[in-house]
Amino acid sequence: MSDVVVRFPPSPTGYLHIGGARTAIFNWLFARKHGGKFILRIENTDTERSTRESVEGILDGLRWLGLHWDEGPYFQNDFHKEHIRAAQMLLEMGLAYKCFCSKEELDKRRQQALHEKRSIGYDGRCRGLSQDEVKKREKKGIPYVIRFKVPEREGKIGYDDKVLGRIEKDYSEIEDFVIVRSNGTPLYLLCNVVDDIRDGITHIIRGQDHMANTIRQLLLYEALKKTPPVFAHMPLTLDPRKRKISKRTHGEVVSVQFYRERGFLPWALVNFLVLLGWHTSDNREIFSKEELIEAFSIEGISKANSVFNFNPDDKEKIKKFFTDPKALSINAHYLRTMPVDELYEYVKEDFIKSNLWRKEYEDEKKEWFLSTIDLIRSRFHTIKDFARYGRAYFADDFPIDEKALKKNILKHPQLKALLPMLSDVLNGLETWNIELLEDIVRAFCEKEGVKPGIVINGIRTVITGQLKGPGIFDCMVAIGKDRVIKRLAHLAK
RNA sequence: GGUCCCAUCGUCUAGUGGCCUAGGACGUCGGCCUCUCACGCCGAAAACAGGGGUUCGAGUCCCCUUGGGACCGCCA
Repeated sequence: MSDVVVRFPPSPTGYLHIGGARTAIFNWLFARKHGGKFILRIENTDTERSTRESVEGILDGLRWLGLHWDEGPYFQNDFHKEHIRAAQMLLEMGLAYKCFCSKEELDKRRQQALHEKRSIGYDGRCRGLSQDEVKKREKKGIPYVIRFKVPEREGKIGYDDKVLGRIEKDYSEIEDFVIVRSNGTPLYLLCNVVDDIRDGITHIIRGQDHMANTIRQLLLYEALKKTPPVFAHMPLTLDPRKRKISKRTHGEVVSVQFYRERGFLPWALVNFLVLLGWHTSDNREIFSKEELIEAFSIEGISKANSVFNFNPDDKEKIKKFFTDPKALSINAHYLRTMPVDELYEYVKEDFIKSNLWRKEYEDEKKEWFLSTIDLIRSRFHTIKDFARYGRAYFADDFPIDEKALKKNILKHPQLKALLPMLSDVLNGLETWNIELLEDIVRAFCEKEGVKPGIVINGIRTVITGQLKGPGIFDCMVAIGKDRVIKRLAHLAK
């Protein structure tokens, strides 16, 4: 095993969303690529917003995507004492100080600064408080936070970002940030560093929205006398209006769960997501798990943010694209190319939910089931389509598409008599296979003087309810003699 | 307002000074196949944000402008 150790540290304040999943994917891939370790750590120091359900939701999402972690989940809360100790140490070493400014005061000052068009950072007024002054205020019971004392140095602090290159910032422009709340609980900036040190994290791959944190955390590493890990800041994923994607403003469309429920294959989602801001030099787009791990490299991560072109206006309207067309197309690709017996598991799961599942599909009718989903899958985009557009193959209560009815039946009134006639002809058949059916149907058309296309499309509409579908004789075989003749005979209604 | 990041077709992207007449994928449009649709195949429309440099030569390097984004919490 190499010495690569990475982590995915979600905060359990909601479901796993696309952005988080993407970060997890990149970290996971990096670990797998280098034979390293992928640690899952739940950052639940914000106890007010953290919930048990979201922890479960996140784990569930990661498992579904197939992103297996090697260690954890660890819970940040469990290391509370370590975090406190670190803060104490910084305080004792004079690298941090107590700040007695109240939240209200700070808010007011920020407002004022904004108003006066100044920088709105903390001005460091408690930094120079004398020992006596500090003691006096403590005695009075004034609450305080602990702030990190940014070194008073000339020049810049910086690091070499693996995707962005050299990043630097003037010491003078960094404000003294809070590391412990007035209620005594340490904050993310500190906890995160302490945990990363303890876990031996070697590479931190996270969103560009963390860049300001990185600068401050670098200071923390220095103060704690530890070598910082390598940083790589990934581009953000944006909504179609180019806003950062968030659970709060975008809702379920950006959750992993949403894609699961809408019939995505987990690997298709991973494959799509990894393409958002990453590429190989040969521009390949479809990867198996092994291929992706092999191909992955941080060098392929782009600097620019990318748009996840989901459909934000989809208000339950049935649209052709309920999410990014490319995501759908990748999903469709896997749907029609993956081994049928793998697909079987997904369809089964969905059919159980849709009440279409029958026990015999796993034993005596399994072969039929497999060949049927194989037959119809090439025009589907999601797992849901099997129950939606393929219902007629598995049940007798299926809807007839309005358009199909109009175009293929009503337009040709003679079908009303012809199809029941054909039904009788078919009823007399002893065998039931593609070649025979084709001969019979075509002969029937010739005899009745109708174009085969009219009859064939009529049959399709009647037996599948659909405007489109596989070759008709395949359909007839898949649906079976009994059901076909029954459906054709019933046209009278 | 301050700081930082970014900038090639509608979207994801290739491109690291000459191989660019800017390539691919998705989507769109047209065609082939055909009983329909899909698949597959063929084809079309579609981009280097603008301006200055540097250079024999710039999508590629530098500067400015513009545009977009992120961050500026006792959230993570």
